Amino acid sequence: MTVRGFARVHVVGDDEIGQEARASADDHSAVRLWLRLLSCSVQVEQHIRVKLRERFGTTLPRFDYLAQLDRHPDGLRLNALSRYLMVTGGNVTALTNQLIVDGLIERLADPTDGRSSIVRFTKIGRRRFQRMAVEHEQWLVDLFDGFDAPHRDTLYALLGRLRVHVAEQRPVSPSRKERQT
Amino acid sequence: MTVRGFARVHVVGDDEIGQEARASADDHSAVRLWLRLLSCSVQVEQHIRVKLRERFGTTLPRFDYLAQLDRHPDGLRLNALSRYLMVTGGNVTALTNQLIVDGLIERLADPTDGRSSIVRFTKIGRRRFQRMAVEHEQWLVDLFDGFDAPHRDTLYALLGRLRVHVAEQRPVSPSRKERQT
DNA sequence: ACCTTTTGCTTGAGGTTTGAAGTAACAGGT
DNA sequence: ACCTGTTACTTCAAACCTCAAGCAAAAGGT
Repeated sequence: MTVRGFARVHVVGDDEIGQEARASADDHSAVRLWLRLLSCSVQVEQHIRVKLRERFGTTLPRFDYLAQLDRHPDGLRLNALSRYLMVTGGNVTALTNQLIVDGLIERLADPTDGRSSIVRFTKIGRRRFQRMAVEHEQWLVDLFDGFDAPHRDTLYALLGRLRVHVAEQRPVSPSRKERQT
Repeated sequence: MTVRGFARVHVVGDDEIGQEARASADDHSAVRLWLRLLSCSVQVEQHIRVKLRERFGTTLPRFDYLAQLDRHPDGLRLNALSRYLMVTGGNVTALTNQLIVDGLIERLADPTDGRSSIVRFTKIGRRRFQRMAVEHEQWLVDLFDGFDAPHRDTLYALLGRLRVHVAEQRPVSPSRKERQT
């Protein structure tokens, strides 16, 4: 038995469903909303992470990286990947190097910009990813199956609004502050 | 200027609001829902992370850890923390050691169980956390401010349903598989 | 008492991620 | 051409996190 007790992430135990795992009654609504959002996100993430490891021996960040590449057959600049994946540039650099070692992607010089390089699938990479993507989608379909469709549509719409709203409320970062003066 | 271009996480650029950052039109609904959920979660996370660093020089995992302790004044076992924080035990061990070094928490032997230790605030830790918590809540209030209340309530309710639904759909882990035979 | 299984925790290797500092190329304006 | 500022990327340290393997205490069964 390879997995037991403490080693495994305890998502939500059978005896705990129905009670909030991270919030108690005296929190205020903004905090509670955030904790619930996080809880959902982490649970789905862990669900998918386990499946990716068990089925394909890969990780979520790598899958996400490849998913972006799949949407852009002509390749992407690292900068664009950084935006899409919502991670820092250093992280993209690291992931890129590893995926190249794995033989799934390749780098090309960007003819229009000496600083940039463009990254795209190798033939093997694309084939391998597409096999994963089919199953990946099915996992999500299964995961949300039974969460009824009208609810799902409403949730989708509301998350869309929230996404935009939060994006507009970005923290005043140093660079932004300086530009405003 | 300490923060520039590639070093900063590009959450969603001004020119991109309104288009889906991670999904394109041909994805199916389950995948799109997941990506939107993730996008919201990551954005809020980064917002809070930046604030915690700028204002208090601390990190989100540490804050979350302390927040759990704050809800349980009698202290918590590491096991319980692992469940609440939705992270592995090894991670809790590491965070615990660091927070002890920082002087914010302390360990006690659990008199009822020789394997366990109980962790709780030091006086300094509690004071320090509570100062942070007040601001932290305000950040979230500000972040969600203008996202109108009925929407927020609906979203909160739907996320609650989703949380329960997903928790019930846990992946069949090895240990579970074996128990079922 | 003995054995087996489970539980609570630690450790260590390896992957992920950030934030900060640095290099080089581009894009103005002068 | 030069200067200034910005952008694209890399590097590195430090933090985070998972997974697997272990150890010791607890719980149950015989």
